[in-house]
Amino acid sequence: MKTKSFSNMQCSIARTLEHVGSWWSLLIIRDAMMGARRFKHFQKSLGIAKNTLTSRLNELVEGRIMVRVPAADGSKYEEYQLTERGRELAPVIIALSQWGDKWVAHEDGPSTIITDKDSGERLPRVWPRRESGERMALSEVGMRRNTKAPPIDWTGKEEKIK
Amino acid sequence: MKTKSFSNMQCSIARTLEHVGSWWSLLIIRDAMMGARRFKHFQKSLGIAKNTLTSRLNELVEGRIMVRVPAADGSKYEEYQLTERGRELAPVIIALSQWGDKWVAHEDGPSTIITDKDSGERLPRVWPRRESGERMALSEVGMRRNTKAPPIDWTGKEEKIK
DNA sequence: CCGTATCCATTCCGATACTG
DNA sequence: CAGTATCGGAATGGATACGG
Repeated sequence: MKTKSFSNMQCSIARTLEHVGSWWSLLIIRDAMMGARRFKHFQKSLGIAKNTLTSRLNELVEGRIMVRVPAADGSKYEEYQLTERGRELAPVIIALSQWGDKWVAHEDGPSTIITDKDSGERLPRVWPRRESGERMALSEVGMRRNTKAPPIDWTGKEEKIK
Repeated sequence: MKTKSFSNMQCSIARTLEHVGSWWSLLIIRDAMMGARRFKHFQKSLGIAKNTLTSRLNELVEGRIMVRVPAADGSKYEEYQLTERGRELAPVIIALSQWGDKWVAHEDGPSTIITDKDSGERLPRVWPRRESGERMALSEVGMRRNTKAPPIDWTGKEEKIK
């Protein structure tokens, strides 16, 4: 059987995963955010097989998350660069990283630290907030179907599924 | 060859993906955040094969992202509930959802809307912010290796790509 | 240096049938 | 209803060899 495609699902999460749902995709994007641009950078940094890297890069280019641009140093090869679309995945990357820092940290600490570039300080956690910037409790966050269902308590105390 | 395991990588993103990197995992968690608790809820909502669902749920329980608890209604079966560890994946879920809303929206609009439970209003985007709550530009965010490399410009030095 | 092209192993997933 | 068992197909990823 063919693996189900998420692209025709209405859910935005599924539709996003259609683009970055493969294991390597987000790690490639992370490396690109850290400044990697060349095939070799990704390959060495990630320890990924070349053909796999080729496939993932092609997918990301096709999904317009990255673009191929002429090499800045005049090399005859091209480089890979994040588009705005790709750069806006930063909240996803940061959230994944911070969750890992807290819940499944490596004994030697994290390899990558996300910072305020000016101060060099570690960023506070990416977290749901109000327009005012005030941090919310998760119990104050609701999800509802686009139809008309009432917001659902996602602290998990209730049960209200159709 | 065996697929490379991310669990011994130092990178927090890779370590997180070790837990939620499968295609279905995050969608199961999303459903749980919307209140799904029973096997059948997940199955019907996602259209996932039963054996696949069993595998994913077992993985999530093993990773302590969910727990099995006695059914609230006295059913002889158990229910699945997010742990705090699992609930704290909310920023990841929200970030994925909001990226999809903006960049790969379905023509009929999103199926799920994330709200302030009190006001019912849609939440602003999850985004890197300062301690003060002030929203940052992505160009102000840096990433550095735990060693001491200087922060890297992750807007990309060249012109912005569209 | 940047890929392609094979080939193969493993993982993931779906359909179906079956159990309690 | 909540799984388990089995099967096959598809996707992913690694190793190697090769070519521009």
